[in-house]
Amino acid sequence: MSELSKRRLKTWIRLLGVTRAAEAELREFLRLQHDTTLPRFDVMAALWRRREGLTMSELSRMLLVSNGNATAVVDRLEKDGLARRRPSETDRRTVFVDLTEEGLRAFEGMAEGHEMEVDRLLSDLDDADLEAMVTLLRKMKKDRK
Amino acid sequence: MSELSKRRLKTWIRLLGVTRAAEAELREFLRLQHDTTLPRFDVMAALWRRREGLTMSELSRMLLVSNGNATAVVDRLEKDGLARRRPSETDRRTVFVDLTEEGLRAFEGMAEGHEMEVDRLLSDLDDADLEAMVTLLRKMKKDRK
DNA sequence: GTCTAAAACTTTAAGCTTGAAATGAATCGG
DNA sequence: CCGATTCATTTCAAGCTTAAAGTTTTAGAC
Repeated sequence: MSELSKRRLKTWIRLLGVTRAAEAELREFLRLQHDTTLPRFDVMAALWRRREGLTMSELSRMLLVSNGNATAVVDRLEKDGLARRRPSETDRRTVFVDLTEEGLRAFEGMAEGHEMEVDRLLSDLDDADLEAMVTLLRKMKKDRK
Repeated sequence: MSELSKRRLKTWIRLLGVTRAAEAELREFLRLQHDTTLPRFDVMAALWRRREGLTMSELSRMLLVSNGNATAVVDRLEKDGLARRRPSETDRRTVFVDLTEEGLRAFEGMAEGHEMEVDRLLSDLDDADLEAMVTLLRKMKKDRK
């Protein structure tokens, strides 16, 4: 194993640690301030961004979760009256999901606090740092398959 | 909401996306090549690094998971004969966990492949990139509480 | 010494997550 | 049209994860 490879491994472990710690803080914020969870927030954020509705497949692809997982989270949001399923008129396989009025209001009530939390978590990164970070992430993302 | 705050949010979302995608590839590697999971690998790696054994509390702190979670994963590893619990002689509350012979061999059989996978995932980052990344992560990590 | 608080774990209930299998629907080649 | 394949989704079993509550043990205050 090369020296470089070992350095990549250490960097990866550190990256994972920092993101997990940050996620834990966000999760705690959502639980204490809004009595909800990160997966629910993520789904609601996706539905908020695409107000016209998303298919289940689009949703799971956007969030990088399995299709069965998306089904489960949407089930619970629907049970709580925050999301809604609507069958497609043209393709009877597909289902559109969107937020209900209540879901929209609930998300709007959380979004600003969430952004403030993230702002706090990254508060030591200035514009130049953010640009550097994005550049590095873009390099990592490049398709390798 | 300031412009900078919005940029931090976008950067965070991207960071999360990239690490989740990388984690998914590692998970797939572990499943296909070694019929195991990321949490199990993480626990085994921690036990490998600290060969003399770890308490359950140390383990959950190292991995940033709840204590109940550590209990569950160690239960399964123990059932499979890969890890072992040993009560402390001086403090009857604490339990030491370590890898069995079989666990050591199993981990050694996976470690190189895992490092190669990570090397591949970060293959577009050279030494300078890695240093830049670590610097940024250190900034993020700084205590904010 | 005794009482109280803290610590180390485990247990529990609920929710999250995955991969695989199942269902039902659309598409495509012939 | 028909049969095979692909596609969108759900269901399922197993494992992961958390927060909270519970158990047992240790340590500290007095």
